[in-house]
Amino acid sequence: MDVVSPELNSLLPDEIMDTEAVEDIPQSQPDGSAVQSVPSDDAPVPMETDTPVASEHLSLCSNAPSAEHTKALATVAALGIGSGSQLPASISSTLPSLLTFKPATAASMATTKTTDSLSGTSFSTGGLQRLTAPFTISAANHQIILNKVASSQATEAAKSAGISPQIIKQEGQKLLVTTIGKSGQPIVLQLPHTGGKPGLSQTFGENKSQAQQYKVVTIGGRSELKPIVGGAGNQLTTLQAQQLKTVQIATKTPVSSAAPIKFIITKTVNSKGLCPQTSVSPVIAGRVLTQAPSRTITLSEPHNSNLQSISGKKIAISPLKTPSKVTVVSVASPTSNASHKSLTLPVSVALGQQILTVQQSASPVKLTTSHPTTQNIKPMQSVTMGGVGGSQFKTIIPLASQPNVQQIQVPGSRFHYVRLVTATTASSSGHLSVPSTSSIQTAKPMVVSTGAVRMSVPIVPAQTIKQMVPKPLTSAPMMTTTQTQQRLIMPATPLPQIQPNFTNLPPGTVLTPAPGGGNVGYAVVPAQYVTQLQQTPFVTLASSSGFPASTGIQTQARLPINGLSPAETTSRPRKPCNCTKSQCLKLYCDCFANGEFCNNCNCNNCFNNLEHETERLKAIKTCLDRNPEAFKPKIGKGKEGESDRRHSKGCNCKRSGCLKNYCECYEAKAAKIMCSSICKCIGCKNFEESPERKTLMHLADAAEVRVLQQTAAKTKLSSQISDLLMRTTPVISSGGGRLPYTFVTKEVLEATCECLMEQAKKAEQAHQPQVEAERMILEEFGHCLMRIISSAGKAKADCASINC
DNA sequence: GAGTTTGAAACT
DNA sequence: CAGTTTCAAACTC
Repeated sequence: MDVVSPELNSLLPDEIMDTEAVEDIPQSQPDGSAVQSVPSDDAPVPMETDTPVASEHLSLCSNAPSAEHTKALATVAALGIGSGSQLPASISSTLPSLLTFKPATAASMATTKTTDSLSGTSFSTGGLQRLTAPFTISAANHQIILNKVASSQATEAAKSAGISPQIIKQEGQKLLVTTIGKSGQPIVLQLPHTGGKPGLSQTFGENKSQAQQYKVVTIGGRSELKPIVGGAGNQLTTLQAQQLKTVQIATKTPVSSAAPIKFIITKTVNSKGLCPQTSVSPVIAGRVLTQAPSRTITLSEPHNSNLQSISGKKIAISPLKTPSKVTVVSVASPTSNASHKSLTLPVSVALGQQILTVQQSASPVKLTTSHPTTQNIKPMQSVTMGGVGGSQFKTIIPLASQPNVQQIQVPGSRFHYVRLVTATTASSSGHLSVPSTSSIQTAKPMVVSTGAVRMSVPIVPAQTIKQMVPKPLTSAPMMTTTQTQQRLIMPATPLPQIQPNFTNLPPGTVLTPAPGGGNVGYAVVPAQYVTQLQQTPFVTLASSSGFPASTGIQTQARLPINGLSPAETTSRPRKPCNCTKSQCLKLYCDCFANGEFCNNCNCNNCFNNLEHETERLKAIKTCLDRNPEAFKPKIGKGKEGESDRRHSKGCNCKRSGCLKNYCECYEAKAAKIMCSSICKCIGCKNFEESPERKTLMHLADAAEVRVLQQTAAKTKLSSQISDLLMRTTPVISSGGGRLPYTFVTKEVLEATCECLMEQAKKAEQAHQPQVEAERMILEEFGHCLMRIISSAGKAKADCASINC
């Protein structure tokens, strides 16, 4: 994985080509539906031709993950989708931080139009205009080169929409699209416009004058995908949730320096290539669509007049074992806004079957989403949003077989944001060619964020998730298009009861009518919960009676997904809580603190569920009132010269020496970061030069090494045993004779031991020295072996003669 | 598994 | 903001 410095990026043309990431990617197979297990040339698998096992080795060889396969796999994971010849338009999106729920977002739900050419892509920009931006897809190198948006067309489209045209600045956005996967699976990146006409929507957002710069990280396609959506041949693919992993690193969190400075030797760890002076992070955003080779990629690039400026920044990518090469290019932005000093840089990188999303996030980044209803666009998207400060390991959960959920990832947030999208009912291409004007009217956006708000923009498919259908509000929270029948969970108008919480809405993110919500019309639902709803067929959503299934929902929420559900397992195997007195509505409860419903927990009198959404909301509000940062990640980036990660508040340990899990800094979930100057701990030993810490780390490393070695040994042993069995069994069954070692039966062993013991006795009786005794025993052992081998050979010969 | 220790969260 | 209490996780036996 390479990191391209901002300096280099500044030299790159607008059409950035990432050749490195794709140089070793084979051409896509025409039939991408099947798993292309291409044996790697550089990794030949030895074949044993003398045994029938050979064929099996062949099979194994064919199944061995090649680099390309791995990349494709990872790509799929990253996209949460799959593509193939019959999977024309999978969608996954990593809409990082650009996806800011600005007021403009309210009008940014775009209908994306696709064509059937590799160039001339139709843009639906922020629902305000549809731009046709020329871009080319290089099938040879698996790259998509995006040209600047045709401003004239954009203007026209905007005018036709009755909206003031907004032209994307040339320098404001740079897009790099690279496929890791096969060339036949181009990627479409959608650059949402976070800007918008101020008067068109509510003004929740800020930083309107900021420009954004988009960088797109290579995302490949994969052929090993299961179709999910049958409409118009579009098929989503299931992703192996367990293999998804998103990592956010180098998050910068404002840290108070008011605490007394402790003279703790803390070694600065800044190996992530972050430029200290760089206070503005590039934002990578994009909706990635994988499509069939011959299909046109539709780029929906929401127009953003408020693009946040992003200065060049190196993207630090976790050095995970990555079989695939991924190049991350950061683009320096000439239009960077100096005032905007935060940086969010989420990158989804495909690593084998893992998705590594590297995010650098700092300050809140507005997010605008557009909602493409293109035929070729899969309704399921994984969205990564850069945003609120704080680093957090996040996982993009593939919503297996659920095409109508878009996942949004918000850097800095530990919560999953899920957008529910309508299952495309009218999936024919003709219907999907919705004029921009129409798209603006129909695909109405939702403004869900204010300031540092991180909020998903859930669109609920009417037919699929009845429970999620919001109660109609006066200001038309429900938007129905003739094509998709989208319904918005979030009302366009603020909900007095909960709207203030949006800015720090912790737990979950999908607002859904609360069954027991009383006057609170919406419930904050953990994204994984929604995912669970989606994934559980037994949740009958066909009912049109509103929310009869509240009990059912809760039942589902109680299902043992903790560590069992693929998505859940992938994202975060959380331990069940054991709360007894807090009702799981205080931050004592890890589930609550992490914005999750209790699920399969051992808690008593739990209110952290949908049935008690009113209380839950109230508790959330209380927590936020007490501490607006309550639900934000605690691990953020330290100040310059300090460690990349540190606890936002610092610990207060007194007796543990900060070397036990009591310490939030040291605690495992805090990745064992060191204490920093803001900690108030006493007797801290959790600093770089601490011998105790080193010892612990060494022990931990040693333990890890031992585990790895044991695992490897076991694997090897198992392999050898199975190999022996494979070798032996056929021989025996064939009657051709038994290999010598097969004659070492228990009886033979006992006899051998007796012989050795006898020899030892002889030596002892003869008063031979120990050395001589050992020699005699070994000699006898050699004789025993010879006899065994001889017997085996004789038996084999006899058997062979009999067979003859 | 029960009891103890610990430190964050909550409370005053 | 500081001191105290509550709480649940971490830890020990």
